[in-house]
Amino acid sequence: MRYRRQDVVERAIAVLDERGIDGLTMRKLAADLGVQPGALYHHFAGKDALLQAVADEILRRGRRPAEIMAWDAELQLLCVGLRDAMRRHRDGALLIAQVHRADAEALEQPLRAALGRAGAADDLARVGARALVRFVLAHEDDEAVDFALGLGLLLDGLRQRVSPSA
Amino acid sequence: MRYRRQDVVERAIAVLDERGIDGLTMRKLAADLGVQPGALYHHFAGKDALLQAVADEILRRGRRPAEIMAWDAELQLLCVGLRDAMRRHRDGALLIAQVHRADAEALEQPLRAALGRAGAADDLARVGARALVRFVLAHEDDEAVDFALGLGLLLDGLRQRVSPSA
DNA sequence: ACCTGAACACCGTTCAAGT
DNA sequence: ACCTGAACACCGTTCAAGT
Repeated sequence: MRYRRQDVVERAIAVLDERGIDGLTMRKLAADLGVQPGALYHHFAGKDALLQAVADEILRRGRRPAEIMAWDAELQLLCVGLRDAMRRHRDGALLIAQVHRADAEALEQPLRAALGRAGAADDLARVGARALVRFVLAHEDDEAVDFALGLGLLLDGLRQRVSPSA
Repeated sequence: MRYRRQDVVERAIAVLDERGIDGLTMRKLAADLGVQPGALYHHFAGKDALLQAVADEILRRGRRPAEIMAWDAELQLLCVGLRDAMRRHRDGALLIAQVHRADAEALEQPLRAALGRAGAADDLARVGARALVRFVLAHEDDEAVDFALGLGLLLDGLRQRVSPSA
């Protein structure tokens, strides 16, 4: 049988949901596809590249259209959207965090842009975006109310520095 | 030759610093000690228990005596102390974060206690302590100035909620 | 009590050879 | 182009047997 790259990614997500990130091995995925382990290396350079593609697909599915709103509401919505995308899959945050270590830019860019539009200095926008993304990654398993409270701490800090005269 | 538990832990830290967390395997550690891999299981139930002991030792070495100071300065000092303890070893934050997932209480307790003494409600103390610890774990590799700025965001948020009339 | 020797059940990755 | 078959170089863990 023949498999396209996208088929492999989708099967990998299914395996992830069934077995968790430790159970998502090249060999298990190959067996799941009815193929030899070595065959996967025709579609992906290695396991890292496969996980990157899986993370991209999970995030792509969670993406929402941009809306016009206040910058702090926009940041909150981006964070909640990221959280929701991760929580749709077993060990989602573990996977995204792993991939995020290799490519932080993709996740942080929209938040940094929003902070920039709000008038934050470059340093603040960069550090703030990073702190928000890592907060979301680190608090996947928290209760929604705790997540909102913790996120509020960061957003309050940002509000104080972006518009001190509020 | 005979090894005490503590000898194994210290050798493990040396291996960690040399090879990083992926290079700290039971087999490499055993070879480093001049012993068969199976021998390690007389000292530790498994790799998790070994890593737990390594993390405990790293944190123990970084512990400082308590001082009497303002609650926000105390939080900052605890966070910087944790950061410094981690940064003394290769992949320190990765190791501590891994162990922290199994036992969050040990790391968060001192921060939660400080927030409690400052008058924070239980929920705020719990969520605040957790956010601070995870911030430190997630920002090990950041520049000191970025770390301070990001930490300041959280501390500002906490100040606003702990003593709103400041 | 502590360690050896040897095995068991896994990994990711490579690559000649087939189709 | 895509996959098989088979190997290579690793893992963590277990356990009878030795001392």
